[in-house]
Amino acid sequence: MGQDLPVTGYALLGLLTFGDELTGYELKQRADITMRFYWVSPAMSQIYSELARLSDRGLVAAVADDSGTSRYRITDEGREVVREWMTETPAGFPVLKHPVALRLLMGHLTDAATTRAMLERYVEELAAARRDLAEVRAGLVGRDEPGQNFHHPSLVADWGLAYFDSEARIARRTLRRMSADGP
Amino acid sequence: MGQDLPVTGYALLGLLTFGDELTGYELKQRADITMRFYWVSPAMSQIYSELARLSDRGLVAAVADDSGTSRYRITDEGREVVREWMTETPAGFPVLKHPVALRLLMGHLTDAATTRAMLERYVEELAAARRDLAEVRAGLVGRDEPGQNFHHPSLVADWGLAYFDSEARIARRTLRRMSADGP
DNA sequence: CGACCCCTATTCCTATTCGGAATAGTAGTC
DNA sequence: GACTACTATTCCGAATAGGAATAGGGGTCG
Repeated sequence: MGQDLPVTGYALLGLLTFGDELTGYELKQRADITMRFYWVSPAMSQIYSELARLSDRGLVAAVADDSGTSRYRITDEGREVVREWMTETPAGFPVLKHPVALRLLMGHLTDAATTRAMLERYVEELAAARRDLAEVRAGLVGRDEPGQNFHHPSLVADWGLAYFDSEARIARRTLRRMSADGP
Repeated sequence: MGQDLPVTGYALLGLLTFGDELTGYELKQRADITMRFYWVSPAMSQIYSELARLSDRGLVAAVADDSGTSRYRITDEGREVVREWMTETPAGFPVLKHPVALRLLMGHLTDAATTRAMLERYVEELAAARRDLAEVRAGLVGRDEPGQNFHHPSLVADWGLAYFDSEARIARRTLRRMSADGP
């Protein structure tokens, strides 16, 4: 069994497997744009402390440019460690923190109008998130066929789009049920 | 604006608003059984440190029984703080850590059979989680009509069931797409 | 009745995560 | 040259995670 990393370490390695050499700042941006739909984007401090650990273990290599900026690339060992993690350990079940569902649970503490307003707002937020992800998905076109670099990211993006559609349907159904309930 | 609590504090208060007086251990059990489908169940240590904070702020009251065990009940102020949190602050968007999607993203690092096996396992795990939640849902029947105590929990449980169904569909679709792609 | 096992109850421990803010430098625009 | 925004990294304290450790009690079995 390879060495243990927090999952976020594997996630950052994963982002680097697409070939780019990135600064910590760019990694954070990349995570904010693409990964945040299915894995919480790590905090800035975590990115840098994780890069330090990955570098210490030889899983990434830092390359300094002329101005002293460090860019990171994954090493062959890093790639192997991710591959091993994927083949030797179970993925595990998704972990969700759903504040809308949490507040819906406690709906008995407020009037129904407050809860309906929250659901309506959530539907809007879902639409906005879906637009963002659709834009990311559109950026993959042309390199998303099987065997191409972005094939798997396109499967993940399609998953996210379908998830947003499903959530919107469920939220609207819940709104309808609440409206049928009376005031 | 009321005082600030971590969301888990509100979540624990929320569990207590259903009327029971619970020990920390029972709260953890309750969270493990009912809340874990839409909010990660807090760690044991976190339950107790959170209860201490809620107690310090007068949001819960500890009642010791004969054997020295402490049970907690929400206070009127605690109920008011939750109500205010729900009406005065936005819910926010769900936060997801989806290890299956994360590994799917990195599918280019392993053979397709590994990724398909992970998706198949996830479908099984979804079915098991759905069975668990269906059981919780069944336990609400009889007290889940509008105006009744478990109405909102039943809406949340229905949401979770629909979410699991949707995830299973998406996972199966992804499996089909991968099979159509070749070996 | 004692041994054993499991459950209940709470504290303890370390590592990770969070959420940027703070700090510093650079590039582009006006 | 001033200003703004971006890039790059470190810093900080709090929250979360994940139980394990510790201790006590109840139920079952021989």
